[in-house]
Amino acid sequence: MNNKTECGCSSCSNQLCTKKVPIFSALNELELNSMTSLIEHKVYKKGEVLFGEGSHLDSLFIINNGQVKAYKYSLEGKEQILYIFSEGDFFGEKNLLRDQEAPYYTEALELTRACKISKKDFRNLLNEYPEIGLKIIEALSERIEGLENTIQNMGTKSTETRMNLALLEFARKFGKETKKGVLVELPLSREGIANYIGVTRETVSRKLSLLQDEGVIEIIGNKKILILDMDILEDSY
Amino acid sequence: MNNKTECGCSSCSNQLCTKKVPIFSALNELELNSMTSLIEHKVYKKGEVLFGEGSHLDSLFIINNGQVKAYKYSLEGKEQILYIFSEGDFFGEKNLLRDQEAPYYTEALELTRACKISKKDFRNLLNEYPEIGLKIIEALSERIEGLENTIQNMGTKSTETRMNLALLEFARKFGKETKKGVLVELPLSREGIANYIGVTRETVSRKLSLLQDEGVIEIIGNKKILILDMDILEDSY
DNA sequence: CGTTCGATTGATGTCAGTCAACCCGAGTGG
DNA sequence: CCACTCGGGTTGACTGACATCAATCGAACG
Repeated sequence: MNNKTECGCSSCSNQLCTKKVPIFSALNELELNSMTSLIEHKVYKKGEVLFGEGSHLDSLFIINNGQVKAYKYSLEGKEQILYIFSEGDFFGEKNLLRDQEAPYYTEALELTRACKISKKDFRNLLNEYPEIGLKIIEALSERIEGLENTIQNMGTKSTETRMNLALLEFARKFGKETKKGVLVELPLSREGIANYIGVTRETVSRKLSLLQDEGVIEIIGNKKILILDMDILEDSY
Repeated sequence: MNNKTECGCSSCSNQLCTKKVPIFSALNELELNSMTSLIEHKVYKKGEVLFGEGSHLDSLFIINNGQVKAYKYSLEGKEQILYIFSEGDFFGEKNLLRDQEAPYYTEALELTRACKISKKDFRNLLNEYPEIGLKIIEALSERIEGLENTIQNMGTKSTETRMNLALLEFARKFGKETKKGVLVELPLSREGIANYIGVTRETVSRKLSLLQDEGVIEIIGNKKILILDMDILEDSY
């Protein structure tokens, strides 16, 4: 039962990924079950690259549990993180219809279980259940909205503000309420945060120290942050 | 025949917008014609706002000809331009499925003719021709890719480079080949360009002057730029 | 216990923002 | 026809914030 490298337990693997994903919410239990045969389960270790930019992709990925960062490199070698995908998120959708190269790298930030559905199977599914198409349009629209906000933030907000917004995002996604405040398990290193908000790792260090001095957060080692005053972060909107 | 404020000529208005748009390319002539009754034609003067951020939207817009900028304001009042839509582009798609508020302002940059299809009609269309759904997914995927690139540029590239990329984009969309180089009719003022790439208007001025000094471009008044050396701009990728 | 990698802190340089003056062309009104 | 104004554009001086470079720290791990 404790097989960490391969998800052998068919009872869990069958249900989880399809049930967790909004895009399949149009399907009922029976239909979901009929899908399970199409799904290939994969486990990725921390640091493992799922696929690289420019590689040929022939399936849709759905995250069962764990975290994956999607990123690109500029010519000068600077990394820009575009997404932090977690449970229930999907990616690789650009290749569902057209044969295209992957537009970014994806790498597991921790032990991650993912489901893969081949492009061909997925297209059949789309034909059979057109509502899935609508769900995808909806999901893509939401993603677009997030990207539009990111662009606005990068274009008009100060680095302080972007730092705050990143913390806020992590708190929402990965934070746990405690008596003293919201405890956040950071998905990224300082350098990762830097590559996410488009500054250098030193700047991230300095801004975090500043926030600690101001009593807004408490830095606990390198991986955790306790947010004492969420309101101040929320003001960044 | 020369009515500039209202497109009265039904023979052109019927065909154009539906034929120009990739998302309807799945339909044949007959099907396109059956659509025309659903379409409302609108003309917007330069500077006119089609809809504002937060307003209730109940239709999809398709640009027949002209240009429209989509933008948001930050709390401090800074404008961030997200898109410059032109002939054949569509927007307002976020509201097709869910009732949502518009996520940005849209404003005509010049005299613009647009077609509107109501959410309800469009949904019926989607049911009748599911291939349109696939086309939309494709178009949204492309838009996502563009946004991802913009984010990478804003996060990792210098302002010089972003300036070059903006020029390149304008050249591709609005440029005309001439003997001396590519003549670009700028869709935006200096301030507009600034709000597009996330810098100040002074910086845009300086960078353009610099490019002129280097012999890469020739500034012709406020509205036109002649690009003498496309290769240098292309190097910005 | 030592090595290593990430994080922090400090000193310095650089580049874009800010503020301000000025320019220039298009309208406008006398 | 000219003077004036007004809006957008350009240019220059200054400032401040982030990048860069470099040294040090410190926790994790063999």
